[in-house]
Amino acid sequence: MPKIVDKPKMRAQILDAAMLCFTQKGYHATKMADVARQAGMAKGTLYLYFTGKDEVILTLIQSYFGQIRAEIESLPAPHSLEDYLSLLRMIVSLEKRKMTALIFEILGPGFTDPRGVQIIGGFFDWLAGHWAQHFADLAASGQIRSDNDPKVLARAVIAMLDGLFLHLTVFSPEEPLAVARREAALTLIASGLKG
Amino acid sequence: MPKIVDKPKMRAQILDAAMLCFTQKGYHATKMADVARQAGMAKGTLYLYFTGKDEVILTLIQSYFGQIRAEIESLPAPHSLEDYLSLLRMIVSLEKRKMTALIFEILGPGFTDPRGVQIIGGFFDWLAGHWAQHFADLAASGQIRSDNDPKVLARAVIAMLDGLFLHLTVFSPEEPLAVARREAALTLIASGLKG
DNA sequence: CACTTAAATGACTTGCCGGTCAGCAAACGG
DNA sequence: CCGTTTGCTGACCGGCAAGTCATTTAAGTG
Repeated sequence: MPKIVDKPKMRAQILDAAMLCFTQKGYHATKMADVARQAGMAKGTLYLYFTGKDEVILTLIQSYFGQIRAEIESLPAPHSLEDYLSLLRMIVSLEKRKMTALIFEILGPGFTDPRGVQIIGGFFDWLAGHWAQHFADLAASGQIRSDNDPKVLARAVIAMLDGLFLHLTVFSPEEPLAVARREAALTLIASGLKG
Repeated sequence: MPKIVDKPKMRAQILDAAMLCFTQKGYHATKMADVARQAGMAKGTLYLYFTGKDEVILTLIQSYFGQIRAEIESLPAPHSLEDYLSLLRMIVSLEKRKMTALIFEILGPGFTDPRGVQIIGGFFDWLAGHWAQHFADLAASGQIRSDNDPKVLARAVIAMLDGLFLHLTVFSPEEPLAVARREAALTLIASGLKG
């Protein structure tokens, strides 16, 4: 009888458009009209698939962190410090910078919805536990220091990596300089882990 | 003849009120009416001392970073790695957390005025140069590794410290846990610097 | 092809907030 | 105590953007 559309596909299309807009201009600066134009539809249509701007961004970060988590989970556990470092290098791939700025906007006080912080905080909690396991294993085989609680150590490394992300993103240095800074930070972390 | 007021004092009063509001609720979420109420005056009065909300926040971060810079500049140059570490510990005093969240809002894409990023970026540039000098001296006396460009090393340490700030601020753990994480990060940095 | 009904549209409504300004208050001098 | 000048006030304005909904479009069906 009537017209029928693929709802999940429409949602995905809208999410893609929103991701593009948000990473380019930020969450607050992006208007729903921008997202609509980018997705090739009218503003009202967005509200047939999402209850509002909130749901769009929350869905986006949920799926983004879900993906990262799945990626990291699928990697084999590192058997040496070198293994772990190359894993880190992969994670700090410079490609992800765009999303990073958006995440800082969401973590900032301007984004009042606590669900955003919860999603991101939950990811970091999980990652800390995941890496703590790695650190415990590496410490047991004498590859890294064992004078620290692995969970606290993991948290420290995560926080430091995040700072690296932030600075690479916000002060966006040219490629060679960015690589040099990233390598310096990773070297520092590696030596730090060895103890 | 006419009424005369102490303009600098009024500006300071407004800045104090604004700082309180911004650090509590963030820049975007703070209305000029909030600042006025906090400062105990009418909204219109604010515009007799500042051209707008922009000037208020820019003045605030300028003076904030100016203060930090003066503080750091006044400290004696560290003569050992331990000296440097206690200096770091002082800087990462947990008191400063409130302002940190605000800074991330300003660095995020939601705050479009480039002057904010410029002020903060300028501060980090200066700090990198300042610490690079320290690192060069410590490397010369064999206290830390000398296989890295001191400036790049300084940048890495700054970025990592910033990440530490971010995580301590946003995910605000309880005091003892926060201290443990801070100490773990500093230990990591110390070992990393030794090489 | 006509008819039904889901889907799409975009002008409109609504609320918000930065910024303004006409009127009022207060301080000082003569 | 009045006149003058500066300072203060808060109701109002204008623009902006999220979200709505009456109307239009178009896909599927007999």
